Amino acid sequence: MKLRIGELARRTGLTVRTLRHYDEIGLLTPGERTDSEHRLYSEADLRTLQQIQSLKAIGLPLGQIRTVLQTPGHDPQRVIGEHIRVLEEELERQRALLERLKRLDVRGASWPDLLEVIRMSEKVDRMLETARRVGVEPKFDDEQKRYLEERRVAVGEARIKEVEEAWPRLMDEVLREMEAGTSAMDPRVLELARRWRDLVAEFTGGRQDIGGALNESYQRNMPPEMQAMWSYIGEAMKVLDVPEA
Amino acid sequence: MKLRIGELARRTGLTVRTLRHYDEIGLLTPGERTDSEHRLYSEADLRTLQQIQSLKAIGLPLGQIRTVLQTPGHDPQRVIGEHIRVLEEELERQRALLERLKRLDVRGASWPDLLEVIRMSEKVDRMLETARRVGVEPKFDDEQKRYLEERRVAVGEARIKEVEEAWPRLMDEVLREMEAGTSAMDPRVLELARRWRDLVAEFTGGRQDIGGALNESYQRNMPPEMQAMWSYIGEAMKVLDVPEA
DNA sequence: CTTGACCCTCACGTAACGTCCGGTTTTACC
DNA sequence: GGTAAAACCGGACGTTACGTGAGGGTCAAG
Repeated sequence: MKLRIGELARRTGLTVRTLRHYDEIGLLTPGERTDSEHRLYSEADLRTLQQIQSLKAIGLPLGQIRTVLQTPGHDPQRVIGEHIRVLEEELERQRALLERLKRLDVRGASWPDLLEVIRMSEKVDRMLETARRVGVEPKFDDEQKRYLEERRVAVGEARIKEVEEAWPRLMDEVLREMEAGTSAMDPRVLELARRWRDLVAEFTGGRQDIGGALNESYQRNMPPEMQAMWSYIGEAMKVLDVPEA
Repeated sequence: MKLRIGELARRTGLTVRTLRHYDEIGLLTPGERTDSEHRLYSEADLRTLQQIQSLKAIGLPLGQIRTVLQTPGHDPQRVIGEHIRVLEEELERQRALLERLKRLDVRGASWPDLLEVIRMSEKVDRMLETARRVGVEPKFDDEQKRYLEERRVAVGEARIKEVEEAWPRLMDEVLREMEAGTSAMDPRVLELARRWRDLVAEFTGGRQDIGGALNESYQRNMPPEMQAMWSYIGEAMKVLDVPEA
């Protein structure tokens, strides 16, 4: 009941080249050869190969498959669990990248513009990441916390997500104007300031004390690049308060 | 203002090796060399490199970056859009794989068991995939459709997702018992049949006519492997109806 | 004139094979 | 028994984006 390589390939759906590869890397070496060096696989080899296919199907790299099949002391839970964690991390990276890509405002942009947009987007991401790492959690008192919680419920999850996604988008645009050297008094920047103000208002519910706490905590811990943006848009917002000055 | 390779590396955060690599593949070739063949990069090269970094940051492969930077006729929208689609597909594959992995009932399984579980899981996935492709959509009449829609609302999205995830899990187990040759009358299989019945009931709301239509459409179009499972669990469900026979 | 920092060109390794090549061996048919 | 097709063999390059040496020039400072 010995199988030649072509027959084994047909039975498993793999290619002959793949089987030779598995032999090369020591993953599945046929115990026997004919006098003319043709590989002869046993039924046991077939079973082993099916196990290999199973493990490959869950994305385990061949090296690890070899290890787990050849050293008996491996705990399935641990191996699978570890693998799941690896995949989850990978997935999260992919997801974040895709989200940033979708956020890009590509409509009608030329290549040079587009490249600028991408750079800004990365910068914003790095800034937000730094902010998260350093921790800019504002200190609200209990009453303020209750109030914010009520607002979350009132506004609804869907809108909250929308707002959270709108933030980096807006910051992209602000950063772009800033780096382009546009004056904070420019109508375009004023429009951005208006959107900025509205987003903040939507979060704070218009309460000045909460906005103040927010502002202060950010100012204290924020990375320098973010500070520059903060004061830039702050300039513009000041002008908003005196509409026809 | 010519930069040597090390200086350029420092300014961009890339490694010297990377820059040499970009030269090798023709992505960024310095226009000049010293008499001793040392690379000399211009300011324009620096800018190009920054563009390369931008495009690399959104995950574009180097080959494509070269193409878009060297042939002027490329529309950003199309390139980015295409890239997004590629990433989405990739993400979906990863997500599906991870979901299947998490679905596996690994608790306390030995390696041989585990490999069986994985095989069943793949089989179920293939069956469901085939079913989707062939299209097993049952033909409900308008009244039945309205009824099902009402039930969806009544039951709630969260529970619906739970049920949808529970299905393949249950099928894994059924298939395993079946392939292990367990009798359909075995208590373990009866328990599975109970769960099966309950899941169906949760979908149909207990209405016999809907269950019948469902059953019939599946029986007609289902892949043969699935038919076997269907009649296997059907056997067990018959026994459920006569509790103390 | 030497030392250290910087630069150069090979060239192998990575993951999992696909593809092509030139050369045997087996199998089927006459 | 001869021949031709089918199957098999090992070798080697290609894929992606570099990391990591090996072995050897170049250049400024001391």
